[in-house]
Amino acid sequence: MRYSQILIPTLKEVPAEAEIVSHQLMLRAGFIKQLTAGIYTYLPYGLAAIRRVENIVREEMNRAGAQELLMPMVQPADLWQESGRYTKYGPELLRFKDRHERESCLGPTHEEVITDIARKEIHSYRDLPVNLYQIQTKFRDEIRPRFGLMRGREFIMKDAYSFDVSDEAAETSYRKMYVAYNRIFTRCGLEFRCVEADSGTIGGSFSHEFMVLAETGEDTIAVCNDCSWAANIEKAEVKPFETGENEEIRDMVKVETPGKRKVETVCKFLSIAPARLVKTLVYIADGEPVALLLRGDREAEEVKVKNHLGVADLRLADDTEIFEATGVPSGFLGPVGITIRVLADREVTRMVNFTVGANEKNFHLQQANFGRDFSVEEVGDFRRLTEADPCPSCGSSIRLVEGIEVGHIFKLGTNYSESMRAYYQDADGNELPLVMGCYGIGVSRVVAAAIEQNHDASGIIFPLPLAPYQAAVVNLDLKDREVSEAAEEIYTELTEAGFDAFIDDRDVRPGVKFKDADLLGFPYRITVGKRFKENGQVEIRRRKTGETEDVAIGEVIAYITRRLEDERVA
RNA sequence: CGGGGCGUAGCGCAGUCUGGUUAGCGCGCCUGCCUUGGGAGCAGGAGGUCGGAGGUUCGAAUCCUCUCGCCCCGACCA
Repeated sequence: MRYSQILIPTLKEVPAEAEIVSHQLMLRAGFIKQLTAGIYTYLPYGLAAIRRVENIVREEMNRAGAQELLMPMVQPADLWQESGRYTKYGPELLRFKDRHERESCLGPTHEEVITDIARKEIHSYRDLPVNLYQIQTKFRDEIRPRFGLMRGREFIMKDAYSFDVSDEAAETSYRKMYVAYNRIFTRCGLEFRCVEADSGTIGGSFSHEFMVLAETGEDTIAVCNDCSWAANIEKAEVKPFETGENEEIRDMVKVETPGKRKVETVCKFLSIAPARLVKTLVYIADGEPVALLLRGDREAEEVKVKNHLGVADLRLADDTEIFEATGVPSGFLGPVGITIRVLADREVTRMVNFTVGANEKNFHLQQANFGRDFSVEEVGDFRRLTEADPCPSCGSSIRLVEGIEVGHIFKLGTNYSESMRAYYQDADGNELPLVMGCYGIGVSRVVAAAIEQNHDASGIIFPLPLAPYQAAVVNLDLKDREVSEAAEEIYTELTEAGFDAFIDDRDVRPGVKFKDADLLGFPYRITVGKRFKENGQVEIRRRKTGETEDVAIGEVIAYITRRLEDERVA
């Protein structure tokens, strides 16, 4: 590709709207142009990077035995009504009517459409297993799009759907995708972790997320320092540990705590550690109030609570709602004599002589004890894991890191096949629901994540597999015939040797070319200038390290070939 | 949707509080000269209904009302 022929509108200055590095660099390097909130045009260079990811994804999906197809973006509402998601999905699903007043929507995902295909075309166990995938633009009317391609409303996604005869067979399909995903992200040259994940609204029994490690990640993941365990913090189990508390149980006493409502102020007032207090949080779960007992210094993990309750919506109650539900002003709630449904984090059940709200304004209870003073039916793991907690798998220490979710695989089971009646016949003639799995990769997000993870002050440092062009020839003097011919020759030879080569043939000053080359992140830069006239050598510079080497013009192809091979192995 | 911020040339901004000449600056863009191994210099030039509508005023980018859009913090997700 010639710079003179491709539209890459680079920017010297950082556009004001961009907050995170990948967004800034994508704008500066002319990858994308925003049309409206969360919706972007992919300009030629940005699209080229996206194609790189797509090709890797395609190759690995095909290798794993999946078949590519392409489903419609506009979908009839009936399908979504059948699966029950038309009402459940919420405002993220963009709905509209066509000219015939038919209810329609833009596909945020394609379980309904694929299940419709399956029920029409797959009838026998002989047809199974099947895994179908597509790479397509999705539309989700996000509450708040942000960070450029990281969370757009329109984005490119690879989604795959597997169909199997049984749970065990579905697990085999799942495992194949698990392997394929590991290969994909490894091939992309990304540092990532596969973690246990919450399956969220798509539903299903278990799932894994693939997280690119980057400080700007929107998710927190817990990683074991010794074993291979890793999980999304939302899902990460807090292992019950032996407290060894053998403190003598004492009588409960009621104490006055005028105006002391927050854990911190109550503890200070009573001179106790927050770990000796049990706080009572009130949530509104699908409209119903629920109390949660948690040690004073702990944080609730709402996803765990949500899953336990099996509700779609969970949020903290406000002061008014708390009073309406319990008759107690917030800050003085406690488990003793409470009237609403109560959940307790299992840590709480091991505590003795702790402090709780007295369910009476300006009073708390001290030396309260589980079993004697109150009891709770529902005990579970409801708190957020901390770095001080042990690995739930091996007991060793863990750490928390930020990650960008680039892939998510789910074992769906028969939710969709049953609600949409996608059945097959087994060898004995029984009608059985197809067992499904679904597997997503945020293709456009992968590019953003790659940049987030690979950049420096000068610009992007493309991992070799994702770079639109592996090497850029920089012609420093268009007017010098000797230099220009040499540059053109190298460019032609690289192209003929099968490389995706780039040549900066613009009539601009050297500094401009160097700055743009750095910004655009070509892995290798081959500079042809006056040094060539002096001694027939060109400079080859590696973007990642900045190391340079002078190479005779006849050696360039061999040199580049060797370097790219080395990197591929490394 | 709740909370905050911003809309002035392609990009980054000043001017708005305290109304008053032809609305500025840097970068980018066009022309010419010059220059050519890290975003050069000089000269000339194009480009604005100051987001939009209404109002107040002799006079509005500036004050008032309404409206549209974008960004940031929270609930959602590849």
